Amino acid sequence: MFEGFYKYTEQIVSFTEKEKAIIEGAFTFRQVPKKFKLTEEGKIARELYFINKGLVRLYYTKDGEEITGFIFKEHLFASSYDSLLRQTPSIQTLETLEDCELLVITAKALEELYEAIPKMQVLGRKVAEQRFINGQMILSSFILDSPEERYKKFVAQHGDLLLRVPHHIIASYLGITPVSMSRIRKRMSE
Amino acid sequence: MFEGFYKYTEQIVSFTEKEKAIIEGAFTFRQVPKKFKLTEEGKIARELYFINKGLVRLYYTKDGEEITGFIFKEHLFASSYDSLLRQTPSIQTLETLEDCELLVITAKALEELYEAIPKMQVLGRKVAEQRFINGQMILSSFILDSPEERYKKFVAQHGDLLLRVPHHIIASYLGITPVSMSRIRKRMSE
DNA sequence: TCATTCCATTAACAATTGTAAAGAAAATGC
DNA sequence: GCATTTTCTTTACAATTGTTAATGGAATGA
Repeated sequence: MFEGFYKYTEQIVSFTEKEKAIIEGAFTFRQVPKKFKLTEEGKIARELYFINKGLVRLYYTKDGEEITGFIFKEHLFASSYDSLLRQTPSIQTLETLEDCELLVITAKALEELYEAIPKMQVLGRKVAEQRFINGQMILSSFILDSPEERYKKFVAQHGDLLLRVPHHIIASYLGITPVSMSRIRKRMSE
Repeated sequence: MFEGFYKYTEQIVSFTEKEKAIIEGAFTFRQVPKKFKLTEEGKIARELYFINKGLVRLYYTKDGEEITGFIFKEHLFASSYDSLLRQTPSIQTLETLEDCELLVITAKALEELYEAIPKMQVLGRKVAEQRFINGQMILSSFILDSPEERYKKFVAQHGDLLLRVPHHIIASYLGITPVSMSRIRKRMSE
């Protein structure tokens, strides 16, 4: 249950058996079906999710359209992060793309974990930094790359998601319409 | 010299006179002319800058073109943040847009300040959060808004910069060409 | 197993932005 | 004060993407 979690955190900090016991007590295991909203727009995010299995996406809505901001794979922490940080209503929705197996912790329990285990501060900071860096990479790609270049990079880094995620969701994540993405794919296969 | 700094930090934490003395000893005051590169692409960012006066921009280069990622005004902390966090070579350049008056602290001195004054952890975390949130706002605008909408929002939030920053730099920050921005400005004034 | 829904591609036309160049005004530097 | 450089707008044409609709195949659910 915590194998994936420790495989990930071991790269950052090592926990003793005692610390692991405390950590495991702070999380709950949850199986969630696809298309389930973990955090809704307009509501405050109160939980953080470690993905053992499945996919989760973060999206915005505008004029009735859903526009994907991020897709979280296994072994990532998923959340509507700014809402979690500030405890303000989220402008995003966090929703499962597949049936998921998650390790869930509340914001409150996380604070208590920070108090109880100082090493958690390091892990928390690393997770936050990674989150910032992910956002910077996406933003710089929007700034620097054409839609076709964004698609190419996506394929290079997350090609497996083409098989798991509907293309219209990937298109919205790349900032283009499904029609445009289809044209790009056709151009690239010629 | 530190008035602006404390005006900003007082919203987050209050420092005692003793703490202020330590803080002031960790920073240096620097006057920097416009078009000066504070951090260069390919180099590691080793300093953080509080802007007392002036403007600083963060930009990327691609195919010989400079594309602006952020513009820092007075009373903000400027840096090539991911390079500073990870101590890896930056993919961005940090450069002054006007003659500036900066309070400068090195990454090393900042770490020491964190050790010496626990309240600095809170400030540091808040600054990091604000940085993440800024990035999210820009990214979500790229995702959700057309170039015209981005221009409108920019004017609403930073209209003063239209007088201080060359329009071609603002255009690149908004992800469009100067010609397109000129067309948008014309359309909006009709 | 079949009806319904969802997904992906394609076509036609519209809209917006990019590119290149020109010209005028403002800013800069000697 | 003047020459040079930079900035900004405009124009003409090109390119890419958006929009709408249609079609066929895959997935889903009863």
